[in-house]
Amino acid sequence: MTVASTPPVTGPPVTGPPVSLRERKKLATRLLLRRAALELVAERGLANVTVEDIAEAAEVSPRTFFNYFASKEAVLFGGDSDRAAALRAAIVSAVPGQPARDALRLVLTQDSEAMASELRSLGGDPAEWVRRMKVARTDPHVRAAHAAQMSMIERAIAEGLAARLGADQETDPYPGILAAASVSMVRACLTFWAGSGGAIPLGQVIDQAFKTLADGFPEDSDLRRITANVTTATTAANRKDTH
Amino acid sequence: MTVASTPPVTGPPVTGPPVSLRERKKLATRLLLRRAALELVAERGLANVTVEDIAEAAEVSPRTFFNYFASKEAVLFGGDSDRAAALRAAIVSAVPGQPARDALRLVLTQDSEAMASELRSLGGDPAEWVRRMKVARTDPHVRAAHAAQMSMIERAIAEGLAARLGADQETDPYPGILAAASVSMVRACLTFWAGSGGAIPLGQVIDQAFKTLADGFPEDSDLRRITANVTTATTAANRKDTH
DNA sequence: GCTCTTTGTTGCACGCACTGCAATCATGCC
DNA sequence: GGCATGATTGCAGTGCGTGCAACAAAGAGC
Repeated sequence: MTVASTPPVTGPPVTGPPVSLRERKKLATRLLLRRAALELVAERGLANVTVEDIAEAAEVSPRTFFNYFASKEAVLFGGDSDRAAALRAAIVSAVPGQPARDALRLVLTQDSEAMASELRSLGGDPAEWVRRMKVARTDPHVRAAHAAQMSMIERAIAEGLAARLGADQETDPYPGILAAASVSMVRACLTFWAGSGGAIPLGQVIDQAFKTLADGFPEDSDLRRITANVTTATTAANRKDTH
Repeated sequence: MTVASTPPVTGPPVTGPPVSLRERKKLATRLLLRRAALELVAERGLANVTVEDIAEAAEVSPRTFFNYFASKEAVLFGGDSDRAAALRAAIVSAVPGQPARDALRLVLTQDSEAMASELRSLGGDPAEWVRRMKVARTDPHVRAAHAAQMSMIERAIAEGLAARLGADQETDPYPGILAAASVSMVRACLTFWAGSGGAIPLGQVIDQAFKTLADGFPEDSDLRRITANVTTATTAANRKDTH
């Protein structure tokens, strides 16, 4: 018998799209719900979109919506339940020996790329999606929901930092404060990135933001020229491609 | 006739507590609702407290609750509707000539003291309130609600920073990112402060946090020894009794 | 092809948050 | 006391979110 013919004993292969019809259908409806939600919220604002609207647009029952997302807001953001735990672990073990602040920079920059590619996986015109993101970001309701969502991530990151530093969060405010500042910065970068129409790669914005953080937020930070640099230096950046 | 006998034409005097019975009653129920809410949430967690519970504890109808607070969460935090606008204005005009980052430090440190004294105005044993705050902060639901609340403040601060710097938020991410990091730090400081039992003055924690920010978050920041400094210096602080 | 099990979908009923409206009640002013 | 103002309340209604049980579709075994 060939190796290829032996079926895996531990379920479907770890990589690649799920082959089962069941799984594919689930992914499809998940995607449909997301697209419908972003579309509608960009049109009317979160307050004027009901779960029933979203479900109807995706051609499922309202009850099914809640089988996929825990809340009306959750459909707008990456609802990965274990992303927090993954980030926590990554922070503990990333680039040992380096300062926690720099490890955080690396981990969050990489994570942001995963986020962006996940957004791309929604399919359709990327520019169109960024436009919708931009509209959605101006909605205060959406902003608040996003901040609330990120507070979960923040907690996990604070734990990761404390573990890495061997610190006790009860007596050492450093992990909690650094986590709060960092996560919030990432959120602000997302907003800016969406507002810029996705012109600058998200990872680049976040990396620059962390550099500015490490420099103590000087007013003449390179971060402030990031738009100008991109518009004038896009081709140059493509040529040298520092990473 | 004396000057004192002439009634003001523009309503009650700007300073001092409202004298009208109506106003006093309103303030009283507002306080009652707050106390009841904090008490109950500290006991059972936000998810296990209904608006009806809070209203009943404060001896008003549930409907009246919403005449005072816009949401179940709003009762837990300082619901100042115009605090955002005040902060925005303060940031624009504070310590002209200084870097925006330092102006922010000053404004937010001062604002935190106002917050703390407002908390003190709830009456009763301060230590008891801090204990309740601490319990409340461990509730993820409460944390999320607070983050959402702060996102409004964040927006106002970003606007203030942009105005001060003459920057355009569409092309310059600096104001938005600095605002996000700063507001989130303040939130984390509040959490830490509550968790510490109010041992360290809130303003001091926030000021140290901003110093750490300006230094680029070094791992050997003084911020990390803030608890040790206080525990050894508590008696000294009590002796001089700065207030 | 056919059952049988597993898993996803849906409808139903319920609790709770929140809002607009109109009636009622207390306060302030004369 | 009598009137104007404004706060309190009940009521009806919308929408979010959840547990439960019936139903339908997919996979496994034959």
